[in-house]
Amino acid sequence: MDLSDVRRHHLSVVLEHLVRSGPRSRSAIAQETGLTKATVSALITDLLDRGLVQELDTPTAGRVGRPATDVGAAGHSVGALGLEIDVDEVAACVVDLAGAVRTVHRHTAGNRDVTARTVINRLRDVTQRAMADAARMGIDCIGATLALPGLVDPQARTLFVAPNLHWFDADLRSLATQLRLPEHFPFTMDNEANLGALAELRHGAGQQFDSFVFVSAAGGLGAGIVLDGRLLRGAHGFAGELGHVVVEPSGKPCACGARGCLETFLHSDANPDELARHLADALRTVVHLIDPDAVVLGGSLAALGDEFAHAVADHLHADTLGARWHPCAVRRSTLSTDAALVGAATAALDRIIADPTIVPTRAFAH
Amino acid sequence: MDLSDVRRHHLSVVLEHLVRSGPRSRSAIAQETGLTKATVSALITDLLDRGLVQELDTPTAGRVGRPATDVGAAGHSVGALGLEIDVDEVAACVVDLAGAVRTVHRHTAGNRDVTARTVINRLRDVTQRAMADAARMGIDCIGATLALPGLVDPQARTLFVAPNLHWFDADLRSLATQLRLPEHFPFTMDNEANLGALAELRHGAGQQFDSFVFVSAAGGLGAGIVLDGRLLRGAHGFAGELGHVVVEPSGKPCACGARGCLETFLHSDANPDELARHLADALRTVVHLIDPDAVVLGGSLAALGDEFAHAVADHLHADTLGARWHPCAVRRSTLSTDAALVGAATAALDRIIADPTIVPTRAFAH
DNA sequence: CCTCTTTAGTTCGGATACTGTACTAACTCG
DNA sequence: CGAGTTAGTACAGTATCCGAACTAAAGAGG
Repeated sequence: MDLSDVRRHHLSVVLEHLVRSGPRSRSAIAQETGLTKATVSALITDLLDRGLVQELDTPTAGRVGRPATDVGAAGHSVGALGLEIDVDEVAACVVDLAGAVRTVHRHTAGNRDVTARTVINRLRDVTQRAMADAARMGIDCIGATLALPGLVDPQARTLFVAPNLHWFDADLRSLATQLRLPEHFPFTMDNEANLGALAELRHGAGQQFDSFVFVSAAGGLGAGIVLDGRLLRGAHGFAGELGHVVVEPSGKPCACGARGCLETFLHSDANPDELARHLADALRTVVHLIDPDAVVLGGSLAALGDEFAHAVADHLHADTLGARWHPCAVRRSTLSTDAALVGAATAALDRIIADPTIVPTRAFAH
Repeated sequence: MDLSDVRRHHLSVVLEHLVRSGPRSRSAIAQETGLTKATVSALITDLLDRGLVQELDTPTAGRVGRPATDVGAAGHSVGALGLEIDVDEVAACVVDLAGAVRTVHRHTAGNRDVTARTVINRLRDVTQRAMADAARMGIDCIGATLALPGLVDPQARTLFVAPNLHWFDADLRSLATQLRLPEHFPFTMDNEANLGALAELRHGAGQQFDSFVFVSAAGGLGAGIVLDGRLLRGAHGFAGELGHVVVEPSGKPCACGARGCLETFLHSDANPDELARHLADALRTVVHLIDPDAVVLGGSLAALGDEFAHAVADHLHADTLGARWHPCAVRRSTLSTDAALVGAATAALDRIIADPTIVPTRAFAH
């Protein structure tokens, strides 16, 4: 750490503040971040040079004193690609820095019984279309993230297993090229539930809860765990496999080898009441181990309605040790089924927010 | 964050490096931390002024060049108190900054069927004796942490429930006074399993694993979860309640209200083979949710021998999803049963390492 | 319409902490 | 005893932050 790291950190703090809390004046930023007005001015000048923030027409509110000029994250000019491969569709979207989803392209078709090459070609097509849209709208895309329904190693770019996709030990290092992304384009991948949780953190329950578990039922059953505003990925990125928590040791055998995994109770003709009970059993374990503020039900579980959520909450609170003092809230996700897709783009955007200096300055002598 | 925070951070980095990696020369520190020699010299001078490090007699190794003067953490002069209340004993210890346990005092007696006041008086006595020892040895104690067998809120200084101690909703805000600790003495408290995990992180498995789950069987059954070298406490400090993971839904009722909790299978006449199977069932869930590198068996589970650990590992790996790529290691703790006690002192010491500037400078004009 | 007050934002001097280079210190080797 | 090597210090240069003083732009009030 040296002086430039301090600068980097402060740029990140200011940009994050603008992205999360919306446009405001330099003066307000100074107050809210604890930095001085002078420093904030310098930081904003820097961010303006990088095209990450912009001055806005601020309505003169008729208040005493010199009117402020609000600055806001440059939503219109910077964005990221979110990609997704799911059991029955592939999709690509562009989300801008202000958090708006600017374009979505999908190709709905079963991906289970075709070759990986076919699926990748489908993904390439929607990706190309999304990038063309971005170019047309003047959005500078600074990275892409791919959501996958399985165990992923983001570092090695390997998909270990995606049971519902029938993919095993897939080496995805050449994927960026196959998708025809630009050379050296920042490209990462992650588990679909993790990215769904990230979307929830930025655009949903995250506004209310600091620590929560996002349960994603799309094909399989996964969970993304957010603790203190940070995603818990585990030592190897395998965390959150809620579907394979055993709730009935004498139950039906699961594809994973064990018996009575929660996932074996999740099928189209499942009795909601019974599912609520089994889900609550699995969540009770999660609460005992992780102690989150809330559980957010996503995917097809959100569609089961508030009644289902209440049933889960009741079962959950009944026998949970800490429920008397801090009962864990159970909510339905307010995001659409695109949570993972949007979360993927969000993950890519987070890289800029964490370090705005990766975007080059376009200052020129005057 | 400003310039002085940079300084604080670097002081912390250097001190932590010395504590964890042992004494070494300024030059070596510079290389290993990436700081320049000049900066390290300045930082060491500062730490010397605070009495946190000391220059050592370095054996001239007969190597070419000017011989180095090693500096090391001032183990002999700075330390912290670790306190513990358990079902059948209270204890106090002093651990110095170098990690050595300098004194331990215990009072073994059942704490379950006596008043809280009696227990606190017992703890006060061992605390006073430990502090007297510290004074005699010239150790400046900079704080204390208390390990408790139950759900603790460290901020509010409340013990919500300690089932095995029969304590409920105990307000411990006046405890520092009752123990006759000095006025404004930094005093915190935490769950016994969490602190055991901290001890394991600093003095045991932590050297080998970045993320692990420490299973503590002492009275009840708890777990301390370490992820990326940091303790996972949960949103309310309730994380790690491994004892109340349900492994047999139709099993015996547990004090917590549920049936077939892991803890109900842990009694003196338990069949080790059966216990291994149930423990592995619970740990499989932990691995699926948290994805640690290893599980460390502590307390009475460590005493069951390597055979038991192997049995747990075999059961665990059988049906765990990610085991094929990253099997979770199962180890016995190498620490004594004092893990939580030592961990408590370690937690207090960590405060200095995190911010060495809390110790005043004793520089004087010359 | 002019002055006072209020709030926004900039400029500038002072303090601080880091870096890199040049230096001094202390030892071994031949 | 000098050349070579490594440890540690001194010092100038640079970047950043802060605080105070300043300029800018509006409303309030006579």
